[in-house]
Amino acid sequence: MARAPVLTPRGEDFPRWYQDVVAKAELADNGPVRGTMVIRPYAYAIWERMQAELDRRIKATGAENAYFPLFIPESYLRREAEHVEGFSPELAVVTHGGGKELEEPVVVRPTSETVINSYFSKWVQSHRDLPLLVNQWANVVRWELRPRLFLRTTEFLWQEGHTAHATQADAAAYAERILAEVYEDFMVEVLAVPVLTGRKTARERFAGAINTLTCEAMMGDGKALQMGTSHELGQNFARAFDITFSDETGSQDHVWQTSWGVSTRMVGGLIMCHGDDAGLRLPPALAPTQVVVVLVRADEGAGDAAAALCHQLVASGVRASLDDRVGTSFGRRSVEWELKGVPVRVEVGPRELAAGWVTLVERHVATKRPVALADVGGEVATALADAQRHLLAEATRHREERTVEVGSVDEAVEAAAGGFARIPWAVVGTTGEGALVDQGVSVRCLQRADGGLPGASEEPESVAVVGRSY
RNA sequence: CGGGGAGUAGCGCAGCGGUAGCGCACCUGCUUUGGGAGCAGGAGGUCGCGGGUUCAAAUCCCGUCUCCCCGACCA
Repeated sequence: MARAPVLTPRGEDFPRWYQDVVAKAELADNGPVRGTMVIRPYAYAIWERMQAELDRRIKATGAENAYFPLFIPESYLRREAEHVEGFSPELAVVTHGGGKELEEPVVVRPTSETVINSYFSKWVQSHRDLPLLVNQWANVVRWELRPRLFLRTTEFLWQEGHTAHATQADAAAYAERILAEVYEDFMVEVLAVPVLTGRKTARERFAGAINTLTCEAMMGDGKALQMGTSHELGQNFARAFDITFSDETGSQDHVWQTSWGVSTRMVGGLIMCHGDDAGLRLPPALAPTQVVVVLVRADEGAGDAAAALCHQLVASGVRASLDDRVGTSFGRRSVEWELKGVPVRVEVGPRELAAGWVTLVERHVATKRPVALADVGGEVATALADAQRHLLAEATRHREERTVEVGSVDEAVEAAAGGFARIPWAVVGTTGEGALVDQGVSVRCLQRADGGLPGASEEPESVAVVGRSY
């Protein structure tokens, strides 16, 4: 029986569709203060999976986790000129505490370079203390004028890494390593989101950095989303916070630094990259629940069979759960699991069980087929692997179809209406970049012609990837 | 901050001087259960807030607050 669609069709109104998915899949609610967000259990489970996968990769690069305070003296922000200029419009400032006006206001961290580096200056004395590699999982606050759940909220959760190195080359190599081995690897292999890696132009660079590297993804509507950034800070903060060390010869030098982060914005990116008219589609490598065993009706021992099947899947290492809410209609439950993007459903009912089989439903291609009970384990593993590959391939094809090579700024603006434009940076330049921005389009990153990272910022022979962005 | 809308039940909306309504969701019961179940019964609202006009205001007037959408910054 035909019903009204569960969601606003994606092609009809993309932003509305996004809001519908967030609400119907029970991902998040708006908080009571404008721009804040309540992350509901299902989305938080997704975030925890992201954290687990990223944390492992971060630690593999040698960084250790630590925690620094939420409150930062306002004076710290002012020590680095570009940094304070970049962040002051979006700071939340606390002027009162304990019922009294504070002598010096404190800011709620918008990022932690300043506090962390004030401690680095105490901790670093010798080249033997380097490299110093620290990461923290935290919330940060940037007062936003136009919030959107997950994509741009006043408070968000993220991971921020901060490192100090003896040489510029070492810092640069580490920033690139984080980009490639942590961020790009995670996004491609786990999120199944293809990303372009490149350098930001001076205009798009992080406030206080000498270089910003980025992972840029294309969403379902052709717009770009910055999924993560890794910065080379040079010696800017080292000078501002007096972080010096004695090298092998005994002479003093300032350290060379990096910082890098990814946030809950990735949840929004995941929705907009893989979602369809039935809701979210989660890649199995990420999904908190990879398989849900749906009991159709409890008659004739089907309940026991479904529970046993679920246990068997869990025992084989699959993140499986059982849906035995037979008091709720089968159709409603099907819709719910589709909204939530669970990659595979196994439907178990007395009718088919009598014949020794169950029904396997694959979310990524919306197909269902009978599978013999004895083959479920193998078929599920195959389906999960297929889903992971399929989502990445589909997103990659989508991006390629919507990327065009152009030769002028005007053509780039036109092409950016539907996706990405690639254009020689030499044709754009800083004046062309300004013209793009005036028309709502920006240079997402600079790449070498083969897609590799340019050796330096704004290398004249590099290619600019241009698009509209979130 | 500029332009445009909207505040009425948990959500989405109608009502626009005369008893507070509809759909979905919710609760109870029965029948159901293979793609958002059906029937019956039920609960839920100082109509954003403050003032004014009127015999009478959700409705008209003034003020105020909030939210949403579109433009300048950002993970």
